[in-house]
Amino acid sequence: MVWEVKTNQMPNAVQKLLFVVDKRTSGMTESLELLKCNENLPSSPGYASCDEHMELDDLPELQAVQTDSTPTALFQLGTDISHQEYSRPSWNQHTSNNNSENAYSCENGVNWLTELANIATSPQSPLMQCSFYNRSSPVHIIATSKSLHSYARPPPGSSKSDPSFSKYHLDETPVRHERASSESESGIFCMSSLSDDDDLGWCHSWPSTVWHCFLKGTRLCFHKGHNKEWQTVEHFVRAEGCENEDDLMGTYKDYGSDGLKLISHEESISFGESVLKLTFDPGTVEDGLLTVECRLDHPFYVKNKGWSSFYPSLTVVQHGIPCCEMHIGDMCLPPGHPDAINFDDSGVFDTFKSYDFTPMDSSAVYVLSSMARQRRASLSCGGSGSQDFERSECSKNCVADGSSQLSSSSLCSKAGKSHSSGTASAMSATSPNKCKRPMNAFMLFAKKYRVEYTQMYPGKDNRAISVILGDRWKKMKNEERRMYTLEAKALAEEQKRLNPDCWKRKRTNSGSQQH
DNA sequence: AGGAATGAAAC
DNA sequence: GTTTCATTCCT
Repeated sequence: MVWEVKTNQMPNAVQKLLFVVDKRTSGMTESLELLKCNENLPSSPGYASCDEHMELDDLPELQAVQTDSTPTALFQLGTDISHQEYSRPSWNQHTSNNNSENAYSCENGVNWLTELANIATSPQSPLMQCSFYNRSSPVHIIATSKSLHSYARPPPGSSKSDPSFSKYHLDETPVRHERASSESESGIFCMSSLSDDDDLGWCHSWPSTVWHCFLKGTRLCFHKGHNKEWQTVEHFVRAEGCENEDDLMGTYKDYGSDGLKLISHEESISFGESVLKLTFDPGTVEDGLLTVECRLDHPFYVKNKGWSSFYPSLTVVQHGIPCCEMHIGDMCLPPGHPDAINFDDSGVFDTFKSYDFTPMDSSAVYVLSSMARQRRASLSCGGSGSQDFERSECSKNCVADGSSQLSSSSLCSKAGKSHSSGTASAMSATSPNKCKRPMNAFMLFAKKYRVEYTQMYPGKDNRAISVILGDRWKKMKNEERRMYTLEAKALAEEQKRLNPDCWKRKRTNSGSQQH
């Protein structure tokens, strides 16, 4: 079955969800289910032409929270499980047309921020309304600053604030929107684990920044937090009249109690877009395997790692979630899971300094985060707040498994190294966060496959591997290169935005150079 | 620290 | 047109 999701804001945007149920007749009720989530949205990797719109979206467009009595994102499910969004929230029309006008009509930034904070922290705020898998448990972010991808740095001043969400019922219409962007309705869909007791399945949140929730029956989750805006999440998909909800839920019913173990992944082209096809093992024989298609940048919450994705840089650029790299064997956890605790996030948020967002650049998230940060700071006298954020041992949590992956750990060690020996750098002393050039497409490719090629050609010198990688790169089709090109482009744009001087060449202190 | 690849941006 | 530097890791 195919779920086709259209949004009125973007008539051209079609999100297709394909459920393929492959009931094998091998005696056991083994089933392979494919939840296919494609978003042909301008903001998705397959669409690179929305830059100008995204720039417009740089600025938050928060508005007073309105309790809309009409379902905002309501999907009707027919027998073919095809549904279409038909109601268009007024706030959306508003913001999509007006862009930054409203948000910044207030000359007084402080008032605006105050208002923003009030809105976001109000009882009506979506931030306060999500029903967590385990409401008594805070949402945990495990990754430390060291475990994060170099480009996967959270915004400044975030904190793992954990709003206590109240129960969210499907039958209610509490969906509310603080902000909307016409271009950024890039919901993230993925499989969910469902609990009989909750209307929501999994629900994770990046501190005050991003959450995604899965709704019972639909397994649709929406998560928002577009890279440029750091906005909050406010788009829920509701399923109504889903007659076979029980059927849909059947195989997923028990998923999530212990998490889903990633056992395989592959990339493929679907709907003209690169997608990831992931297979998970829920650990219960009866349930068989769960296969999911998702975007390359889809974040998962992984045991001992926190947010992870196969393309951390893409994830942070697209969705604002700093991630570790995801690997085979990773266990995706539901929130509140016992294994999703006991992490040390100290240092994580310090890295946010590298994002020199101003309050006006950011969203309510920023305000909330700042408030939480201040709160934290006042509580924990702790010591010098200005510790080297690139220091501290890397990957305490992130590289627990022996899968030897590069980016996170090596990046961290490298960062630490470069810091210690950073006197050569012109910016080391004064600007603590030495920015690095973003990787180009080939570099991204090489990084991803170097290990694989090294294993494939044991004994080969790393330089020889580079030659092979270069050779392979040249033989690749444009289509194959595309995802790397897009990612590189996104990284470059983000880097330029955050640190325009990043490409500045160092002055060669030997000789008087340059001619 | 050098080197091996490619590519982007600064010179 | 040339140089630098992104990544990685062995020498």
